[in-house]
Amino acid sequence: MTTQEKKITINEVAEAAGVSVTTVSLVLSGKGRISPATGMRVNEAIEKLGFVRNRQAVSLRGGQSGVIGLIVRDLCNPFYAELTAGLTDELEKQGKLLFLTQSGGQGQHMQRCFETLVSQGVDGVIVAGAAGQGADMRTVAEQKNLPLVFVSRASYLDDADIIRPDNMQASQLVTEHLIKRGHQRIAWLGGDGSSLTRAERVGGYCATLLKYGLPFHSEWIIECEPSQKKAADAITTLLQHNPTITAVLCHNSTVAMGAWFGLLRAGRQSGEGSIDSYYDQHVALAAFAEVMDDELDDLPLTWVSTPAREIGRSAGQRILKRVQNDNEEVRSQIMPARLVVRKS
Amino acid sequence: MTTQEKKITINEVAEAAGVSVTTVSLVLSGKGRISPATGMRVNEAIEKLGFVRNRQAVSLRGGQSGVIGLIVRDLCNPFYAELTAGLTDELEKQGKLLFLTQSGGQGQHMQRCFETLVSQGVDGVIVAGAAGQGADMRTVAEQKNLPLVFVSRASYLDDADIIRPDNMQASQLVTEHLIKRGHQRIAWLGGDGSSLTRAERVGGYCATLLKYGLPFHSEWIIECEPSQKKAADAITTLLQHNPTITAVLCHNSTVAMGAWFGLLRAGRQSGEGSIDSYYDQHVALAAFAEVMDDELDDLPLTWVSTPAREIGRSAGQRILKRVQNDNEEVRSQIMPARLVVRKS
DNA sequence: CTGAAAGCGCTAACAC
DNA sequence: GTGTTAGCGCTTTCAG
Repeated sequence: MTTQEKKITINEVAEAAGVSVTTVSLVLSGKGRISPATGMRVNEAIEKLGFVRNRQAVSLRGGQSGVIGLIVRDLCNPFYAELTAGLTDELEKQGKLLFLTQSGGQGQHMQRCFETLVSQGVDGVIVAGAAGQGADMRTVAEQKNLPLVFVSRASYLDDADIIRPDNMQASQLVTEHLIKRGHQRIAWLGGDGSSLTRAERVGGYCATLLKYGLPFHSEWIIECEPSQKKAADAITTLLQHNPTITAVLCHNSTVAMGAWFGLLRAGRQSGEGSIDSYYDQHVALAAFAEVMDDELDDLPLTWVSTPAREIGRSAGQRILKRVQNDNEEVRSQIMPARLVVRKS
Repeated sequence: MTTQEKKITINEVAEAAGVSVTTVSLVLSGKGRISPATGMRVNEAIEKLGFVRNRQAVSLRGGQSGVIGLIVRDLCNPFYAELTAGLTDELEKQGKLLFLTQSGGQGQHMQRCFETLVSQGVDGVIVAGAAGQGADMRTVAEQKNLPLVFVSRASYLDDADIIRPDNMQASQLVTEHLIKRGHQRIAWLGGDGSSLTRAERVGGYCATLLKYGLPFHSEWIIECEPSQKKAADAITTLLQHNPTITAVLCHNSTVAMGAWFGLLRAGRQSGEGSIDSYYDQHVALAAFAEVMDDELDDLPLTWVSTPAREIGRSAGQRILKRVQNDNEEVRSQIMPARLVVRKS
């Protein structure tokens, strides 16, 4: 039942400090040359009254709103969650704020999200996971002179400002790692055939095999749903039909774990003495992970992680730069992956 | 190089439609009684000019901003990610928008986040994962008459508007399930001793054991870091020392998976014929999961899931209700968990 | 049913 | 250095 406090504006501050609103405004934005004494008085008044500057008024007057809009496909996907976290971090560090909207799996709400963001007066918009459907948004953004940055998991729109992971490089990195460990017959497990990310990764895998003059069979590239059971079954079948394979590259962490189960099971059934030795002697695993995945640390495998957080941060820096001066040149930024070598 | 389009306001719309700004405003908010003909004309003009209403101006004039602020502990935690997703969904459904801020693991930035949100003119604030440190925020919110809702994973502040999962009920649910399946000697694995969530869950577990007159030993309650390896080792040790245990309750999914590995290993080493039969005959697993976790579907265990998404949705509904009329009574809302019984 | 006009809180010319 | 003042885009009495 506190008495409903009167809203404090720069007017009250000005009065309390015995100056004009201009002076207060100047102090707030640190612009005009204000005498130290006055600045002090104003700041005291601000402090005492608990004044907080109304950003909406600032923004309405013509200034920037200090807000960036994000349209993200699905927050529950760890990749996007990490991305968003990185982005908020970066923005908050710069004193900006983030509007969060979800476009939904198929991007159904994208247009609506975009309009809402625009009507809220955001300084710029970041679209994560657009799958190349940002055409109309881009025309609107252009005519409103609103910075627009895309984040993608594979390469789509090449004429837009876009940040994405280097799937090829990631794949080359991990494939080369296996090769250097002595593996010559390497298979691929997991992912959906229609996935662009997978296409790029498989591309990197093929390229690396060829580069080293190693055999490459299309039957060694297996699609698999992200279920451990399915993956375990798939690797079992694969190895039965192709016993010469010595290493398997897994498209994601779930498949990797499933594959490991499959190997365990096979090892046991084939009557080996020790699970670990079976693994070491027979089939090596490697994997892709969308984020730094602690789960994988427990598995005997090497993996590459997509730098989701860095991508988010990078997107934040990019959009802020675009907001400040539009004469940016760089259009496509590719973020490299990191190799996490198996703990010994 | 499109010509920099002039910004369109209700003024241009009014002119284009041959009416006054008042009329346009009325049409926009659907308030005053506008003749269908005029309404039509205005809407056409809006459409043609691509007008989007400036929410900042609306808000500045005294209306609501249509924005809710969220202060979340850590987005990368699946629980909070799911919560946030549910919240955005709900808010977007109501035409509202969400400001996202992260307070950091220890809630270091909480106060700063809160101030930023306030200065942006949010209609209300939701704090997720505050661990009972929202004292000063609450006084500020109260004197500004700003709705404030807390979301927590365990019970903290009881005199505030708070939504949280029913950890006790969840634990009772899953414990009872095991008991009804015939288990009498049930152990607990995982979690950190200082976790309040864990405390509540362990409480529910104890209560249920006692209720059924079953034995309860503190040595059967094991702390364990969320690492599969650690969990596997822990369950192995536990069962070696206490061979009569027939079921283990795992505090989270990582521990559950680790425990399963441990059982597999034990089964193999003890020379059982089949992994699955070993599991069935000897030790049953059950687990808690923070979200609907697909990973767990592949494991032979029953689990309860914290309704993170529903909590998010609920928080959204609650804050909107509070924004509309402050005379809400309900202060504490507890969300029940769901039991996901092992697939047969 | 529709219009004219007064601000919401703040900034930026322009004066002093 | 500091004060006056005119709006930013919108809603909302109060008159027609």
